[in-house]
Amino acid sequence: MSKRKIAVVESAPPVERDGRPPVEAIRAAAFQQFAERGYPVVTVRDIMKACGLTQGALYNHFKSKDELLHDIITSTQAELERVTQQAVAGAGSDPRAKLAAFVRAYVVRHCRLRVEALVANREISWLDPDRIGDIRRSRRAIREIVVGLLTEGLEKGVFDPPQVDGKRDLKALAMALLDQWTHVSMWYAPGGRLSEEQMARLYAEMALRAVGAKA
Amino acid sequence: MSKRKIAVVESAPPVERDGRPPVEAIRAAAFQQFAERGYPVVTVRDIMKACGLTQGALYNHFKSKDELLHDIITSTQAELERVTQQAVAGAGSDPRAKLAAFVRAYVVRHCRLRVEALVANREISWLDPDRIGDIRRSRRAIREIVVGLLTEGLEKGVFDPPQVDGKRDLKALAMALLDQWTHVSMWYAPGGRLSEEQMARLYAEMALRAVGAKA
DNA sequence: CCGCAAAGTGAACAGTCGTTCAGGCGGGGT
DNA sequence: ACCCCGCCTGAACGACTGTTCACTTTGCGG
Repeated sequence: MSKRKIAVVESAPPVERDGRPPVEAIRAAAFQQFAERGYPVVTVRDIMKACGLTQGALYNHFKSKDELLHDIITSTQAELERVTQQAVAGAGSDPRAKLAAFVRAYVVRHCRLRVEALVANREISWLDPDRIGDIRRSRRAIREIVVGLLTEGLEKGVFDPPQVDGKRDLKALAMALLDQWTHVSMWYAPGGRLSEEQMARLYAEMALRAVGAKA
Repeated sequence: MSKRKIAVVESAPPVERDGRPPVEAIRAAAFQQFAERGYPVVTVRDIMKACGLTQGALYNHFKSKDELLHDIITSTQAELERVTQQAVAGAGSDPRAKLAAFVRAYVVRHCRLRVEALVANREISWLDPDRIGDIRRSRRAIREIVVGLLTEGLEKGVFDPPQVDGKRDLKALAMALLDQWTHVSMWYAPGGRLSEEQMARLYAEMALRAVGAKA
């Protein structure tokens, strides 16, 4: 207790950082770093330095770097699944309205939470295999929503999806559309020519045209 | 020279491996490894072991791991640029035919050369900044082809692209379409329900619908 | 048959990585 | 007043990285 005078706040308060608990600060820093530079090249030291801590402190909150990634991806993915389900559920019974609502929710979210979307979509492969399962399941579930909407619209006669050689492949169609909606997070920049809502409407319009929605 | 008797063909012939020069073998192995596991986690030792050599031998053919990546990406990207330009040039003067030809060439290539496309699209960011320039330029050039086709079709009155709030954003439209066409390489599997040519036609049809091509 | 250049080997180098751990710190309960 | 416990520090560990290098092996032209 000799040199206590120097730098009163030398070491940080244990409960909060930047006004929030350290776990949240770590999560936020990790999101940013992973999105900017990619999981394998971001070191534990980088993440912790970005929130004013040192390497070792990570392991008071997460078992490993791998668990940290899994944690932030699953939470993002789970909420995406929830948001899209909710959008569809609240859009009435017309498949056209339901598809449009889905696209809007999906695209707005991928514009607004670019960082989170980017990490969730790009960094899965670094997780060790047993942890990938539930994320893949959630992705499949979201894709099944789209396939379901296409099927329903086709049966009700309000969609006329493209055919190749007389056959329709709604799964391929859904994959193509989802690729489009997902990767908006790779290049959309707020403050550009289109706002989030305008992007969402553009993509919804493209989707309705692609599936041959009748006026 | 005491134990020469063991393993006559211990070390391989210097000029060829698998019937082709070692540089090509290294390129092929690197493509495969980078596509499967990603540049930063693939070690030089991994690549060389995959073509039956040891670490040090890489540096007889490439200055660094970074140069190897740059080499295989630029060659892929340059040929993609060439192929798409050629497809458009050989499709007459109707913007609809030109767009369809572009999509077919682009999608077929991304189905057939999935490994190459995957590496070229996903691993750029690991290159050091001065090497990224020309690849970005090539991507921009390809995007400009699409924007050019959309503009031409709009002026000639054969396209009716979606509007948001009375404005059209052809660049965003082109980005959205390119995202769709590019990422087919992430999930297409040969032997599935659709062949490469069928995929190409499906995507071309979707694109024509999305841009509002008139019959 | 020799020698030479091209090509491959594998040990070695200097860093860096994720993770562990002994110790320091401060605030809350008794 | 005390001690405890959650949080943090920073040195240390062993494994692994890209790259270098002295040395060997190879096939070919003379």
